[in-house]
Amino acid sequence: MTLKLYNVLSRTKEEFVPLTPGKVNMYVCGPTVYDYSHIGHAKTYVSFDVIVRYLKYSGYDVLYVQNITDVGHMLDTGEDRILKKARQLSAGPMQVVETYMRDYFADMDALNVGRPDISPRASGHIPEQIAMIEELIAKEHAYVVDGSVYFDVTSFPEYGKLSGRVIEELEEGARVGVRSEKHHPADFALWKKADPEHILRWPSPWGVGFPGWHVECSAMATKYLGVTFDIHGGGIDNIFPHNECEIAQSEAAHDEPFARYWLLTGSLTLDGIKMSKSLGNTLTIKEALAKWRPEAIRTFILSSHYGSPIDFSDEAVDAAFKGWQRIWGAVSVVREQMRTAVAGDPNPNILTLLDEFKASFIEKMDDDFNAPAALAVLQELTRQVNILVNEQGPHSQGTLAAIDQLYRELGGDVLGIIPEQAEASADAEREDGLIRLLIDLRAAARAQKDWATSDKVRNQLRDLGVVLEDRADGTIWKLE
RNA sequence: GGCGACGUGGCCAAGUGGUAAGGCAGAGGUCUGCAAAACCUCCAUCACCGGUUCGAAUCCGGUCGUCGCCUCCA
Repeated sequence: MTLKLYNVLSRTKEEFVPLTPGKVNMYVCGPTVYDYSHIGHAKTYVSFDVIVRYLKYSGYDVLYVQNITDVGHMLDTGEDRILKKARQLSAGPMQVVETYMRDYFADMDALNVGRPDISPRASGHIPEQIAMIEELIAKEHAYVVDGSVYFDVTSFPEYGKLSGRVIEELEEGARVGVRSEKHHPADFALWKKADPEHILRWPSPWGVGFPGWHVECSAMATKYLGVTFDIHGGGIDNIFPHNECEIAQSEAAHDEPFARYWLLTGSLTLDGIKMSKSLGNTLTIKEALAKWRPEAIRTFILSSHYGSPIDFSDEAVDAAFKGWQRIWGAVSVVREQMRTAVAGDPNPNILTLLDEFKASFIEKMDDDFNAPAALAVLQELTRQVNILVNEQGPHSQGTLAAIDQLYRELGGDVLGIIPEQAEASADAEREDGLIRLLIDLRAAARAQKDWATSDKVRNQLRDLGVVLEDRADGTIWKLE
């Protein structure tokens, strides 16, 4: 039982061997906080959330760092996207950053994405970035031109090893508007001189300016995870130039390997087309959450491999939601039966069955975090559980608890799609009590074959979003 | 134009050499006051062509198609 993962750097599936046994240092490129987060972010960060969850479940001590980009990310007009937004809102740039950063975390919380251990901000690490740039200049991997500093790609022969790009070809494809102050079209900015209106600015050895986009990740990953660390993640769309530049800067500065395993997530398209502001086909996480519960969105994302591109559509998410409902329905019945089950040890045959499913689940996740295959194991488990709780039994408390525990581990801890309880609200207990009271009254009506009253209760509850299901062993309720 | 990925049943999607997981949808059945849920049964030969092999969805070559990146994007 060893973990294997697809390393984009080697383009092969490799056995995962951490630098320090039992310890995983991991960095994932975070968002630039200049607008609401969209479902593309959801895909990327839910994917890495499950990866982190599984690493922890496997016993690793994980240190998960994910940056917040709040400076230096330029539009092709040369304008900083955060300054642009600030101007639109008549707000200060750091107000913009604070607003959307909080919003990003709120969205991730809603999606049940665990927070990174460290969320370093680029603007809070200017000295580290300056120090790294000075190192690069000292080693002649970078040069200063009129207050700006550029990385010399020709000084790093391995430039392109991650993305497969070749410098010579980049030159051919170079655009007309290439900055003439660069020695080579593929050279990229480490530090940029600030124009007077550019208010995100810091003093540096080269004058007042601001860091380029790529340095922050190198500087912050190194600060918190070391010169060489285990896993670097991100979206595949940043493989070039961003990830490539990270490698070049870091390895040129330190003469040591940067990240050892590169895990990149596939892109998300919306109804077949890549989301983009210019096309106007964007869907924010908030909009999606208004339509589906978070588990549906997570299940949809996890129903294809993290490295594969996925196409977001109402039909696809609806289908994933129904699949999730099947699993959740079984969990609900198990927990319902636990309320009245008699005490007793777990049935050994059932324990054996559960162990087999668990082993199978782990085998799938060990194979490059194959969540869709693991999800299929959960579906097969659910079929068996449904047979147990619907057609056999009654089961002892111990047996039911063992089933519930397995769902909590695999569906809850690892995949994050099985809630602790049906509703986590403060009023949940009262709501449950009220509904159970109605169920009792309805049961009395049913005993009298008073179907009119019985159906009225059920129909009106349904209108309120509470679904009743009559089972041989009683009536259960669930939301939606 | 260059680089990369992909093309599996009506839809989504695992599977990377030994005769196709799972979910959704659909058909039939069981259970049920009805409904819902659940369970059972049925539903593909893997874009196309050629090659390697005892044997390929899985390897190689070609064709067609889709998508991503090359410019800001997770």
